[in-house]
Order: sequence, then C-alpha cells, then structure tokens
Amino acid sequence: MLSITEENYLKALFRLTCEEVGKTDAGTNEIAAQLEVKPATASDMLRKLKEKKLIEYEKYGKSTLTRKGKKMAMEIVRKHRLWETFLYEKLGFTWDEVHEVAEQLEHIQSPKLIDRLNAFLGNPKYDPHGDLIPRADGEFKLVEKKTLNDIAEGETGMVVGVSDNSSEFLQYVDGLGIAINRPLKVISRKPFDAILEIEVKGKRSSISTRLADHIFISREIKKSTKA
Amino acid sequence: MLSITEENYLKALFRLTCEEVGKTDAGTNEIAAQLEVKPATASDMLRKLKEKKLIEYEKYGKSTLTRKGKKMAMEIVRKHRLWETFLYEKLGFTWDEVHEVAEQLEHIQSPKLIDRLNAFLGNPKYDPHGDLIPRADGEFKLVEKKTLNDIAEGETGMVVGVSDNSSEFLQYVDGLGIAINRPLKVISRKPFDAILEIEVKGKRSSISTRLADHIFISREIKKSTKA
DNA sequence: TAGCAAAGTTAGACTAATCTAACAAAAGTT
DNA sequence: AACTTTTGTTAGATTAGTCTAACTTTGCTA
Ligand SMILES: [Mn+2]
Ligand SMILES: [Mn+2]
Ligand SMILES: [Mn+2]
Ligand SMILES: [Mn+2]
Repeated sequence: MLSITEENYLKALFRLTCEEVGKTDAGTNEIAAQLEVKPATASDMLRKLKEKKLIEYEKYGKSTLTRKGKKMAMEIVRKHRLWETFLYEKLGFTWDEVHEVAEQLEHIQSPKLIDRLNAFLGNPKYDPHGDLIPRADGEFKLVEKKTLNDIAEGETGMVVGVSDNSSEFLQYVDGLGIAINRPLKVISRKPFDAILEIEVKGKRSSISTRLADHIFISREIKKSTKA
Repeated sequence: MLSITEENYLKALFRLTCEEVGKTDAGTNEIAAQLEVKPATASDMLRKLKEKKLIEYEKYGKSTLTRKGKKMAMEIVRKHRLWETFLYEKLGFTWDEVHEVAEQLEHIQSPKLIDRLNAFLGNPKYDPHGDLIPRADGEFKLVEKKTLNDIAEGETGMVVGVSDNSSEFLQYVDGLGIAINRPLKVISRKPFDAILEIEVKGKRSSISTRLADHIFISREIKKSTKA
C-alpha cells in the first residue's frame, strides 16, 4: 500500500499531465513546486516511484504516469472530489472550504466507503468546483473548458467551474454573486483596459480579463434537452 | 498540532484509564499492548507526551492524562464514534465494519467538519456499539455496563453494546440475532457447563458465559467524570 | 531478606521524508 | 563554440517513529 506522501506525488503528476491540456509529462521542479517541497526531495521520490513501476522516469528526464500509476492517481482524485461533493451537498460547506478537508479525506483507505459514499451522493458527475469526478471503472473524459473570456458581449453563459481554488479567489468571486450553475451575462467589454462588465443575479460588476480567465462557462453537455 | 501517532497514544490511555471502571492509571506495557508496539517504543513516547504536558508520568511509574490530555483524547473518541455512527446510519455499514474505517477518519482535522457531521446525524448520544459519544463541551458520563451474565433465568434485557469489536465476534453474535437495542431473554442457565440458553427474536441459541461476558445489557448511569 | 521475574528504560540501528549545499547536465544566448 | 542560466541530482544531516538487545528498577515470593 502507498504512503500518503506517495499518493500525493501521483496525484500531483496526474494533475500536471492528465488534466492540463496539451501537456503529457512534467519536470522534477514542476512536480516539486506543485507539492511545495524542494526539487531534491522530489528527485528522490521520483526514483522510488519509478522502482515501484508507478511512473516512467529517467535521470534528467521528464516524468509520466504508467498505466498502473494513472489508475491509482485517478482513484485518489475520485475520492477527493466525492468528499468535496459530500461536504458541499450534505454538510453545507461552502465552495472555498471543501478543498482543504478533502485533502485529508482523500487518503482514507476503504473501497467500500467510497462506493457507498458515491451511491449516497447519487453518483455525482461533477464536484462543487465543476471538475469531473473520475468513475470507479477508470473512465475519465478530459473536459475542455471555455472561460468567461470566450463569451461575447450580450451573451449569457452558465458558470461551471473555476481554475483557482484559493480561498481568496473563491471568496472574491462569491462576493460578486458568481457560483456554480448560475447564469452570468456579459454586458460589455473594454478591451483597452482589459476589463469586462458582467451581471449575475441582477447585480453588475466589473472584473479583469485575468480573473475572467479562471472562470469556466458552459460545458459541452446539453442540460436543457435530455440526459 | 499532534501527530496521528501521538493522538493514538492519548486515545489508548483514555480507554485504559477513563473508560475502564476501577482503573485510574496505566502502565507502560499495557499502553504498548493496546497500541501493538513494543514497550521500548511506548516508553519513549510517554516521555515526549509528558514534556508536552499531556500526561502525568514519572520514570518507572504509571501514566494518567492531564486535563489537557484528557480533553484532546475525548475529542478523538468523539470523532471516532461520530464517524462510526455515520457509516452505520447513512452508508449502511454493518456493526463489525465501522471500527476499522473510523480508526482512520478519527484523525481528520476540521472542527467544522465534526460539528456539521454531528448535526447531520441529529446529535447522536450512542455509537453503533452502544458506546457513549463524548459531547463537544467535554461532558462525558461513564456508563457502567451490566453483562448478559448478570441477567437471571427468565428475565429479559435490552442489548446495549459489546466489549469485543473484532469482526469474528461481531459476525458471530449477529448470526445469533443479537443486535443493539434488541430485547434478549435468558431462558435457562447451565452453570455446570458454563452455558446459557437465550432467545432473541423468537430464536433460541446457546452461548458460553465467556461470550456472554462481552455482551452488555441495559444501561445505567453510574459515575460521571468532568473534563 | 535475598533472589528472581516482571515491568520499564536506554542505546543503537533502521526507514521514510524532508532539508541545505554542492555538484552535474541540459538548454539557451551570444 | 563558449559562456550562462535553468534544471535536476547527490551527499550528508535531521526528525519521527519504530525495532532489538542489553540493562535497571520494582516488587513478589520462597
Ligand atoms: Mn493529499
Ligand atoms: Mn474540486
Ligand atoms: Mn487512530
Ligand atoms: Mn464504537
């Protein structure tokens, strides 16, 4: 069985390679940064994970997950997102509070627990941040996300997620009325100043394109028609 | 913040001193046995916990929890039992499955989580094994338990708990129809053979007095302890 | 009360995970 | 091609938690 630390390395590599569009491998420094450890520490661990056949890695080279490593990483991400959904749906946690606790809960070892939790939540497809929950059978579609910057003036989109999970960010956008599954209209754009005016729940605000880039809109899933 | 290991030592000491009637302290070997480590290991840790003012301990002496240590131990036990209740009530785990997973869940750090979980479960007083759940304010009444061996022939009692949480034991008594909050009648006793005949849900079985000693009947408040 | 067994401690070794400092390789720039 | 910067590795130290083996203290019992 893997240690919590080893699990965290697999998860980090998964996020960097399988969940970033147009990326297929990751360097040692990048992995170290993701985990907030020094490159020397990550270097050691990568050698160890290679020995366990969980990653492909050669000295001075980039790393990728093996099939086995990817399967384990996805299980951890699945647990993380199911727990986030539980905290949000059942215990009334807010958008920005769930992540930190899920970081701990994702390491609980019990296949039965996660099965039952999934059923209890009604087989959810997305977590409270709009991220796809990997399925138990290992099925996982990478969802290409459109951001608020892709919405034209006068158009309305549905908020489906964010790419910044920091408390500061989540609280700020919450203050603007922005939340999952809420319609958001782009009133006007000021390209010269890199700002756009939006309306959510009848309330107007101005946000920078930098911030807009972290807000995902719509999803290639049709929700009004049928499931 | 305490490590998981330190938390486990506090919990072990709590169980050995505050939850055993007529015991007020515990020896190093006893603590080591409870945690399944060698006495040498426990000896080291006891010194460390004394330094942190969580226990009273002198070389070659017995150990007890300080007020601070007891408060922390009770919080862990509270978390353990709330999680057991969650697994049993909400996720349909059986009596014998909850303990192992709760051993992991009890170490999750989030006061808000445990508050919300408690509310979600409707402020339960007892866990699925009939053990009292310590309250958030540190209130904890020690429940003196009467065993099946204290019930006379022809009398009926209510099953309120067990003192053996092993899977083997729980599955066996489950097979006899024995469960929490279920009436149980003692039909006859055979002291010569150390056996008694019982009836649960209309079904008769014979069990040894050795086994009967692990089944708690009725519930009487005897002594109360304050944090 | 002297001796021995049980209970408890200390010393030394090991593993996992981390760090800093020094070094090596790869990549980028003139 | 030579130099520089970035990236990555190795060596050595540190901390937490564990073990075994050897030692010490306590306390029972003959
Ligand atoms: Mn983690
Ligand atoms: Mn999420
Ligand atoms: Mn534990
Ligand atoms: Mn219990």
